[in-house]
Amino acid sequence: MTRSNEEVAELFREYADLISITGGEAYRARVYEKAARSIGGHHTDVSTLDVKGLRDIPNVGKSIAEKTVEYCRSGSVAAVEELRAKIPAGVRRLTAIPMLGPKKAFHLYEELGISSVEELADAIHDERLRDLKGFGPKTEENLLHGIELLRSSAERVLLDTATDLADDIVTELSKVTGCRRCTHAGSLRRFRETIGDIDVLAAAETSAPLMRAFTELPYVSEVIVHGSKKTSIRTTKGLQVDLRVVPPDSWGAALQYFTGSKAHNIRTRELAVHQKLKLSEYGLFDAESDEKIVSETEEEVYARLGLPWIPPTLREDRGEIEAGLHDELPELVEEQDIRGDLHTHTDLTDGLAPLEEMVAAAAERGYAYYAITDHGPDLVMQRMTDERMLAQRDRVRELDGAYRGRGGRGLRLLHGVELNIDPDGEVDWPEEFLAGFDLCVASVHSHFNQGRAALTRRIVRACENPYVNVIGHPTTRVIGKRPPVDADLDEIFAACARTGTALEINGHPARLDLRDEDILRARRHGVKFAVDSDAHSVLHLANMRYGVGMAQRGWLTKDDVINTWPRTRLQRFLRKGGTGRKARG
DNA sequence: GCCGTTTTCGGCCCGACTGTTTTCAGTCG
Repeated sequence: MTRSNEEVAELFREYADLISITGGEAYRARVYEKAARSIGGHHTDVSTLDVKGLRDIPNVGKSIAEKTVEYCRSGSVAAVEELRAKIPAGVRRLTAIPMLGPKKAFHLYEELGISSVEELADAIHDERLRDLKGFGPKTEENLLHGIELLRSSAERVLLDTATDLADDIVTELSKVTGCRRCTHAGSLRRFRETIGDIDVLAAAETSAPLMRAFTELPYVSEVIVHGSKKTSIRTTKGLQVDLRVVPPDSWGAALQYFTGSKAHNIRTRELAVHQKLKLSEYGLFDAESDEKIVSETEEEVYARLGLPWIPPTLREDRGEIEAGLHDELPELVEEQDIRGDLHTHTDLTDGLAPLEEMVAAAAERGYAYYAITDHGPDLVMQRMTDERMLAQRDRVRELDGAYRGRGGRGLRLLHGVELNIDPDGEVDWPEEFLAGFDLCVASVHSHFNQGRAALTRRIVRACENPYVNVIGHPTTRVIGKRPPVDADLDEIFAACARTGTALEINGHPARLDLRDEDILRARRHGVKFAVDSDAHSVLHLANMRYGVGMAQRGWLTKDDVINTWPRTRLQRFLRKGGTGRKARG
């Protein structure tokens, strides 16, 4: 599924790069970059909008609106084609090499006709860069190294991988004498679904011991830059980690700055400029006198700009600044609001731990309720039968009796199932049998390439089943491995809202499905969500935190998430407006 | 090229590090 918005955004990103490469005004390039972001994140399909409607999108004015219409109507934009004709695509590709930006790339093309990474490698080997102004021996070396990195294409890593590494680095640096504070920032703090590099921030009077400890970590393969305020390394697995050390009284401003996103920071700094202030990682200053106003906490910095503290998961310039200025930020769902997990497995199917261990771990997490949802018989390899499922139910009821005590404050168990949505939208069992479950998750596990119409119909049919309560990992994507299915998500979102079916936000770091942009769209349809771990082991129950991170990035509140609700309200929802199952006491 | 508590023109985020251009441009985040 490619929405026109994505295509148009990519087109304007390319146009911005081409403007930079050809030495066009820097401001024009930036404007197209900003417009690309706004359009990519806009909730309405731009191909359905006219110039007037397009101009309501932030950073889209007359010229960009007209280019968008031109693209949607004809498939191309004359101004972009003009620059494409001047600059081979390979020149833009050159800027993907670290340390090689638009200026140097254009210089290489103009002077030596280099228009691909391969040609650049050859030119360096042939020593043809030697008499080029601005290209010394060190630059040559860096370029060769950059080409190597590009070819080995260090990819973005999953959230759990990045979290584990960041936690380790923070732990090690916190031990260094003189380290006053240390934490990770950047996209990891914002819970972006994948992480390109890790940002670590530390506060200390003197930075040298921290920098030294950092470069001496056992998994450092390369020190990229090494200064007194900033040091960057690459790990043996190819992941870049940046360490910034600031004076302790700059902590708040520095944390705000290094958390990003870049777009959010530009907005906050613009707000500062409008108030005759200057915001940097060292604090908020009076623009005239350079006198420091605040810097110790993020709250102070935001407050002085006229904003409430903005949760890191919202800092993407997707409307959080405007919402903050009008005091309309959502009260985001938090991990401690989660009262239970509604999608988990045991070793009865493909989980690793027995029922008793999973339930004990759920109780340990302080949950008020917990659903066991092993696979139904359609996934043949799981060898599920009616008898085995009913035997599990008996055992769940026994355990429920054992855990429920303690004055009604104990853990309540729900016996559920993860059904398979077959190519026609049917599930594993007839309604009579489904009625016996407390809750049914239904998910697509195969036939991912049915075509848009068939896939949409298939999932909508599952929503219309009176016993299906949650659509599990709705787009079935696996990050870096399997793309999301091509379905009309807006139609599915509408069906969910209409039928009282929740959409899952699956917290497995390789899934994170739905993703943040889909959550934002679904929310506009009035859909409710279930944030689940989809745990196949005791350890995986902790993946709930990544699911909550995604929910926050989708601006969800407690009210949007059914597994933050008290059990009685949840059970009303599970009855699907009376068409589905009856409540069980 | 967009935007507006600087409002239809004039401004547009800020700083660190590197390499090479002996005073700064390019790149990155």
